Amino acid sequence: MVRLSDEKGLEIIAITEEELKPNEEVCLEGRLGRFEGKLSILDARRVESSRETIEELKKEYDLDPNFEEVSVAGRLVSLRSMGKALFGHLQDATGRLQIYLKLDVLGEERFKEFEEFVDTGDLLGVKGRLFRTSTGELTVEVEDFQLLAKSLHPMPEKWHGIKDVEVRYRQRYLDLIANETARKIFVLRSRAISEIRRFLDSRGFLEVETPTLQPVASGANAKPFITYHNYLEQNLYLRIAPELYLKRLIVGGFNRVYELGKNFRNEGVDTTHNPEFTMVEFYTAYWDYRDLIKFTEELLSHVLLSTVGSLKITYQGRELDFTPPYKVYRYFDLLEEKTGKNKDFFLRDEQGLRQLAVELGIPKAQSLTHAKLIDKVFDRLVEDELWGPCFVIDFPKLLSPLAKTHREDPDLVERFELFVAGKELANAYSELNDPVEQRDRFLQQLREKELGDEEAMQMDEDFITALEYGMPPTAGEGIGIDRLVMVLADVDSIREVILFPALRTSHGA
RNA sequence: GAGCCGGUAGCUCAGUCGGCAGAGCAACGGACUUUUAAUCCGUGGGUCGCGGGUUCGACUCCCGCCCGGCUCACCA
Repeated sequence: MVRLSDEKGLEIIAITEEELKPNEEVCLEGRLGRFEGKLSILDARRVESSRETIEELKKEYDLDPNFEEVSVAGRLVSLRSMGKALFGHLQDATGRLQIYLKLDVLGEERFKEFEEFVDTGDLLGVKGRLFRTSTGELTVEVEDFQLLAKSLHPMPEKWHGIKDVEVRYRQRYLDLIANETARKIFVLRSRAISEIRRFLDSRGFLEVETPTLQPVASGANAKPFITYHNYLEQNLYLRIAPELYLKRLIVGGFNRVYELGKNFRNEGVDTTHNPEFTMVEFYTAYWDYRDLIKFTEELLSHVLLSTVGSLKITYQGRELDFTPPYKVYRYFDLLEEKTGKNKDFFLRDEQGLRQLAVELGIPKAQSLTHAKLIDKVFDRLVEDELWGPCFVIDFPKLLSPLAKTHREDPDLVERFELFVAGKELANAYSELNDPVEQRDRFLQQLREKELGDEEAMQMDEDFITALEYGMPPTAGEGIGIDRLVMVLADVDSIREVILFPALRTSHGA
């Protein structure tokens, strides 16, 4: 252990390689320095960006030897020793800045301290004047430095970064240090979320928080996680959707509400599913689903323009054009186009439909409920081809227990789903606000559950009671944030847009 | 849960027919005061995912297990 201290009495303790033997206890506390100065590389770069143009700046630097004094801290990600001078790069999430250490600027003692105690991977603070190297790179000529934290592990390879997805997900910090694309994706995600909030806020929506632990897991078709509350002595469920609570708030007079947060579904994990995922759900009194189509186009336009800066993007090599209006297809028109069979076939000829499902090779077609059969056939024949963006509207009532009956057709509900790149990105409807009909729909769901549909929706009596007090005509929508970010970031796995995706705990190996 | 593919140095990857475990980067020592994937000289570094089996001999072949990826099933 080596101890250094500067004139202010701040203390740095560096540990040499030999001391980092496995199983040896290493005290980190004493090695944390306090660094006075601007802590973001952006702060240093601001010196440059305050000029009008780069050309202007270059000219100024060429003419004026009095460069600006800056203080910067960051992770030392590269180091090139020239004997009596050293070059390196400091990095943080915002970028990189070159540093230059000269023996005759730092003095022999400090220069040797740097050579001896500072390694790539360490967190370092430096002070000095900005200048341009002969190749034109903006660089800090270091007059003083401070070791702020030691990395006890070597950094990933500088050229290839970290490719092993298992390491990238389990130790995301390494991914963020080594891979700029990963940093960009999560900055993009953050911006997209904040722009969604900004848009909804600007339209008069109230952001609310409703229970994540719910006595009844309803509002969607999914298997919940179950937990037990010791004091209440009862099971609670992690929410599969906030929907029924948000509608209670509409009953309460909050006419525009939204909630942005996690839902939890106890189901498979794959490239488009994570057991906890982020949704934004919003509800507006006195709107119907047609209002939401226009609103969705406006919302997405805002998000696209304020994040990626264009309504036209490339996703997995194909163009996606979000310029409104999006195409609108009726649910049964799409099915009829594929099968030649009309709505009555799907809704009234269960045997014929089952036969069709068997012919299509849909698993367990013999035992699926009528509602599931329709859903599966649609998924198989239509969904993957909906590159979009496009709206599919007017779903069968059987599949939509919380949506209002269609004003022109009692077999249907006023509902749409937004499809992008073959994936469902949003789901919306005119909300069912008739408590009597809502009770019937829940009872229908319970019958579906008895017929073997594990994901049929649970009855929520308290919600029906709320409806009995009167909920204004309302439209509501949910948008899957993770999938939206996948599209914006042009990645094909949901794990690329979730900082810490669900992985099995590693043990044994 | 099923099928296919993968796991070798800190990182990225080779490893032929079963015959001494390899490279680049990183690390360590040395040279070098404008380098930037610095360069040059030198050195060290391995539970070949884990456990069995076959064999004179296994990173390599066989069996089981762990972890991951893709496809499928379930789902948004």
